[in-house]
Amino acid sequence: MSTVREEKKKTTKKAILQAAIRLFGKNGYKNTTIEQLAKEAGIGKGTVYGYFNTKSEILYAFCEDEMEYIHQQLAGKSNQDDPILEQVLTFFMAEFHYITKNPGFGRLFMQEMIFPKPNFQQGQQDKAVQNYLAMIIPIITRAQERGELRAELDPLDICGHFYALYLILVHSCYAKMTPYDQAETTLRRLFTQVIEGLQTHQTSRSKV
Amino acid sequence: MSTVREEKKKTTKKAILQAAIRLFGKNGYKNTTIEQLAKEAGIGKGTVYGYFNTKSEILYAFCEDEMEYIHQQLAGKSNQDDPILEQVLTFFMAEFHYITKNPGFGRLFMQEMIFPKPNFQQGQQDKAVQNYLAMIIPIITRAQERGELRAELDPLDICGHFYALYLILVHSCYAKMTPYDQAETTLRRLFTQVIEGLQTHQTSRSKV
DNA sequence: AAGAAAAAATGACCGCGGTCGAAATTTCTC
DNA sequence: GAGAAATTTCGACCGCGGTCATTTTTTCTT
Repeated sequence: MSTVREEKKKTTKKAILQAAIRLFGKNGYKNTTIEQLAKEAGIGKGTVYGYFNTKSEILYAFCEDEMEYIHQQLAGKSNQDDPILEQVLTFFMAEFHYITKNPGFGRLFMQEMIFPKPNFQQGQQDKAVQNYLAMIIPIITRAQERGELRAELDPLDICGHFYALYLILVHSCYAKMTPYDQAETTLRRLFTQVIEGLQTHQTSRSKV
Repeated sequence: MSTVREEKKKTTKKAILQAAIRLFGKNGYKNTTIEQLAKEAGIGKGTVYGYFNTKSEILYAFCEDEMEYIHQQLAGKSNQDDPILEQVLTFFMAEFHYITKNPGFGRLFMQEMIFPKPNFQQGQQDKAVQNYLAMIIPIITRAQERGELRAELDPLDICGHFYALYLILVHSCYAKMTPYDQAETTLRRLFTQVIEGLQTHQTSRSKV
């Protein structure tokens, strides 16, 4: 039983996230204080910490919601039988555009996402990863069935390869080594390379 | 002229870094305050900010020194004509072990390194990257000359592929998806895959 | 329904990263 | 070498993230 308490908890958590969406969106992450957040959510400052352990955890939850939205938007669009290259490119470029739209924001998100604090909400983290994989793994296995990708490889590994290159792209943009308008070109080149392989071999190359 | 002032500046900067080495090393990054650092360096708190813009910038400079040391140690050891796989594996695993020795530490370093603040000391950042590339690029070009890697690819791209996978490894360890004792196995597998390529093809594979 | 126990909310408080204007030091000018 | 100008040092101060003892609310017990 004791459903009253649980209801309230859910409501409060939602209220905090709603406040985050409004305030982070309007003033940015840095310029929003926990106290403002609490006020906007109609609770006391200390109460916030009953729902999130750190400020960045709130950001994380916030971004996760946004991400899910991005993914949902994308779900319909991609053509299931496009070459694997085009499909993963579309997927990661959508994310790239979102992440880099507000750079300071994206930076913090990536920092928390890629190198999370050890005591991070285990559930949260996993949920995000699951969401991710649910989108990308089917694309990969389908390509394997089609004979486009090596069937003996673990789809998770393949996913890792693409994700790794996506990370490098974001990194090199943040480090100003790649201008934003060349992001897609660069990612396409790297994806092509990983698909074809780095080693020399005799099979005919598609081009160049 | 005005050499007195410049001398002093250099001395002070060194003093701060020395203090950082001692205090970060002994008490960790989080438990060391700027005030302690300043006291240890024999200067006032505010003065520190004449040399570094943020605390994490000090960490970065500190780690850079450590990194250089690691790389120097490594420089002699690797056999120039080992297969490319073995050479890059040795290189990145050395770094991996250093980074993960003190997890909280390594996390912050990676966060700053991979997703730097936009106003970051441009010189510092570049210097670190240069250092990096100076180590790894020769290994790659040699492998290209030997005919082990495709010569038409930009060595920087190839470097990016390996680095990307290294990043993913660190990530998946921090996210507790890969146990530390399987790190090397995992990295070897991923490196092998990127070298061979993800696509299906007819050339004989080395194994499996 | 009353009182005990458990859980959650609260805001005063703390510690530290970073700022700033005043003071000290160095350099420049004549 | 005296005084002006420029640069550097400094620590009191500010703001915010996060903690904690206390109070309030909810649930359990009989």
